[in-house]
Amino acid sequence: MITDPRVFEDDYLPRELMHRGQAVEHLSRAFEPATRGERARDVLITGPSGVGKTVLARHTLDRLADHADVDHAHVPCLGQTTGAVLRDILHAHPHVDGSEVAANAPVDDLRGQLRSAADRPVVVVLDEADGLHATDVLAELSAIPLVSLVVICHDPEEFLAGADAHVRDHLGVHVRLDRYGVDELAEILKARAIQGLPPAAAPTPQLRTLADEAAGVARVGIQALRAAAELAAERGRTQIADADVADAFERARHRIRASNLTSLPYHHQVLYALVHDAGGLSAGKLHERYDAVADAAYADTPATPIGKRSRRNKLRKLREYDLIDWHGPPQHRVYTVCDETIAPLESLSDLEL
DNA sequence: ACTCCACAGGAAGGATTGGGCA
DNA sequence: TGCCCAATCCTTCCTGTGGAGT
Repeated sequence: MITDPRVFEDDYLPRELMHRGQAVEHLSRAFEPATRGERARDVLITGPSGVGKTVLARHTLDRLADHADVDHAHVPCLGQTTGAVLRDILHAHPHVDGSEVAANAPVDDLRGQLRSAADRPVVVVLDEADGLHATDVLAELSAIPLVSLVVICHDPEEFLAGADAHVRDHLGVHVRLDRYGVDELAEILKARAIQGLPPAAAPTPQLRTLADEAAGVARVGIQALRAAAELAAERGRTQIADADVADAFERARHRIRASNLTSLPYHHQVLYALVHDAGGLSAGKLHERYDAVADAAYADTPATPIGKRSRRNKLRKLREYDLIDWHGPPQHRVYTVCDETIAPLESLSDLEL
C-alpha cells in the first residue's frame, strides 16, 4: 500500500513545515546576520520528543542555504564528548577533508581546524544537547568567530541551569515547541498520506484517531500511520480501517524500540538480555547473573566483560533509549524492560540466563 | 534516633587505541 | 619501527541517599 516509503522515515524533510510558521520566522530572523556574512545569533530550541525540533532546524537551514553562503552541520550529541562533537562538525563541513580529522587529535587542534575552515558563517545544530553542558564543547564553539549554535534539547530550565554563563548569555533566541493539537497533527498526517499512500487509502476519521492517540507527537503519529497502512495491506484492505489504527501504535513503538536496541553496542545487549529474560531484576541479582553468564556471553566476541560501575552507565543508556526502566528507591531498585516483545540478540537468548 | 547496608553516580586515574613524527 | 601524545573507555575510590533494623 505504501507508494513512497521515504515519506515515513524519521529524517524525511517535507517541503512545507505545517503549523510551525512562527517558529520558522523566529529562526530565520536569528540566522539573518549570516546572509550578510556575519555570525548568526545562537538559538535554543526546546520541547518534548517528536514535536519537530530537529525538522524545524533542518528545514530553516535548508531555506537559508538556498539564498546565502552559509555552511551548516548537524550533530547528534547524546553521550558525546567535546572531541567527538568537534570531529563530527569537521566531518560535516564542506571545506574539510574528513580523512584529515584524526580520531585522537587534541581538542585544541580540532578547534583550530574548525576556526580556519570557518571562513564564512557556519551554523552548528547540536541535537539532543541535554547533558552536553557537562563537557565544555559549547564554550569551545562559542569562542569561534563565525560559528553560531542551534542547541536542541528537551528541558530549557535544566539545560540553562547547567550551562556556562558565557553560553547562557549567547543563547538569546529561545524557540519553544509544544505538542501539536489534534487538528494540526491530523493535517500533517493527511499531507504525508497524500505523498506516501494511494489516493483515499487514509480516510479522515482514521487520520483523526491516529492524531488523537499520538497525543500531539508527530513522530509517533507518522510511524503509526505507516504501521496502519502496512496492517491494512496485510489484511487485504485498500483503505485503513479502525482495526488497523487500533493495532498501529503497538507496531510503531515496537519498531522504534527495536531500532534503538540494534544501534547499541554489545555490553548493552548483554544487560538488556538479562533484564528481559528475568522479567524484573534487582540490582544485586542483575550483577550476580551478569557475572554468572559473562564467560559464555563474551566467549565469541572481541569484547570483555565490564565492571559494575560501567554496567550502571550502560543501564542508564538503555533507559535513555526507552528500552528498560526502573522503579523504587536505589537500594530496592527493580529493572524491567519497557516492551517484552523486543527480543534480545539471538546469540544471547541461547545462553542459560 | 542511630547505625548499617545497598546502591547510584561523580571524580580521578589507568589501560588501550590510534595518529603523528623522527 | 618505535616513541610520544591525546582521546576514550573502563575501573577504583569515594560520597550521598534512603530503607531496614535495633
